[in-house]
Amino acid sequence: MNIEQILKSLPLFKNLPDTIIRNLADGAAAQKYNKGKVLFIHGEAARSYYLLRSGWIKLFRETLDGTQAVIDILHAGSIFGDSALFDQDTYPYSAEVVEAAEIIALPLGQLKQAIETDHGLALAMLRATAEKRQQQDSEIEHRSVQSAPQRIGCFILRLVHKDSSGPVTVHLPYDKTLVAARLGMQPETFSRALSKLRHETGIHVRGASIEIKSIDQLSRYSCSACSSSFPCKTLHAAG
Amino acid sequence: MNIEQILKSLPLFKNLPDTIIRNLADGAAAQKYNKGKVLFIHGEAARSYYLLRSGWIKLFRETLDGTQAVIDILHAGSIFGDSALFDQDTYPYSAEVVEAAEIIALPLGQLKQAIETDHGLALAMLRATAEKRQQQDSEIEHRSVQSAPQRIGCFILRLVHKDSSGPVTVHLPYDKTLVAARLGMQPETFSRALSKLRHETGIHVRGASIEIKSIDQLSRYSCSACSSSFPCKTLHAAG
DNA sequence: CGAGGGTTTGAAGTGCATCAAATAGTGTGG
DNA sequence: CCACACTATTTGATGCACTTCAAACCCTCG
Repeated sequence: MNIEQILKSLPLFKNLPDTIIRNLADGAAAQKYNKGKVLFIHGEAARSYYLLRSGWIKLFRETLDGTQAVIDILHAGSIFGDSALFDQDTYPYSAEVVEAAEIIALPLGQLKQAIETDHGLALAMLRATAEKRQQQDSEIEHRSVQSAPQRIGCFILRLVHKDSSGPVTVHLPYDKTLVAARLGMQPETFSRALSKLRHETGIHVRGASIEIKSIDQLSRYSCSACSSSFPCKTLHAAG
Repeated sequence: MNIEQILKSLPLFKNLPDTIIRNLADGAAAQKYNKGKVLFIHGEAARSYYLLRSGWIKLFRETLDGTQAVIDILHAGSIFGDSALFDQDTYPYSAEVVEAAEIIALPLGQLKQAIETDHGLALAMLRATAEKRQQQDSEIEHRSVQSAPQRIGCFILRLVHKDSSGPVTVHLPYDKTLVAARLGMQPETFSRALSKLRHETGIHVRGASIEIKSIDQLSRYSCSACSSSFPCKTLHAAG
């Protein structure tokens, strides 16, 4: 699949005229990176935005003393770095590969131009941005009102497909340490909180795989401290 | 000043053709509300968005057990409730008047239509939304890495005009209890944290007015746990 | 098998929340 | 102008959740 086709398959770029797609793809470069690769850092001048084809990317900010605040962990299909368009062309966060990844780098300039040219694209971007804003509202709420075990339960629930109801098994998408960071807690806290969650909700944990006997029980425990009830929309995506 | 003129004076609606402004203003209603008035609640079907002319509005979410998570406190010039456009036409948070306010209610339908019609407006909305997203990123970071005294210091710094450097006096814009909620802490914690901040940074507090002897000292203390240094962009605005 | 990272467990500390109560401030009617 | 009522703010005492530091365990992979 060539880059134009890939772009066309994205919800954001769906229905765009071919001429614009072609222009967006001009100068694009696909590349593979190993774990640990830092794609860009917070504050750096931005020339590209990125499309993640496979692997996992961590978006984060770092304070002077080295403490990281993880903003999001992205999976295949995510676009990131495009926020730089609205921040004086500097990246508002850093991005690091946490699981070997295939990434397509695209020139920001063309995207900017395309948004200014194509009304449909501007609307699609607006919709996508607004959606992420609301996910962030939820994120802020989660972090301020949920306990560590509840946050983990909420995270697990979001790994379950919407419509399932009986017993399900899900797999943590990446390291527990990373999940912990994603949820804003220490690995030790994660470990202890997960075992508390186990006792409270009867889930069964074996390594990265988690068996949920009763989704209802899990969501009753996890979502009681949240304004939105179970099919919670906060997902994993950023840009 | 009539409503069309007011709309035109907003950055968001600046440069819009008169016909669209006229249409946006059609059906608008200005009204005054006292403290405690709830304008809408989270999940409610949305018909209007709002423009705050004076007073203060609290945006928040509430869990089943009544715990509130304050998302933002808005001041004159803020637009809110427009997020409903992208959330199946329901409000993603509740809004309550916390300081007697003059508010203009505008029909959401016309806004939606105007965004779909006018490319410039779509771009302006996109820009505004993206900006708020980044403020939220900062907000998430603040909440996860700053201590209570630091968060207060950061809040105070954002009340100072950018260019001032010498000793300044600022005034808390609303109740300390509300500031505490805005910063995600209890009133008691706020009180103690403020007095700690006083000892650490030499600021002088008298009621709602705060005298800062050295902005440098305050920002060194407050921003050390933050990725963005002093002139921190996180402001008070939402939509 | 052994090295090294991920994960768990233990012990102790810190920060914020909670409950309770005192104090300061503000607006009211007399 | 004062006393009262009510709310905002502060202070004290205590508890809980999460962190930190340390060490053990476990799993994978060369």
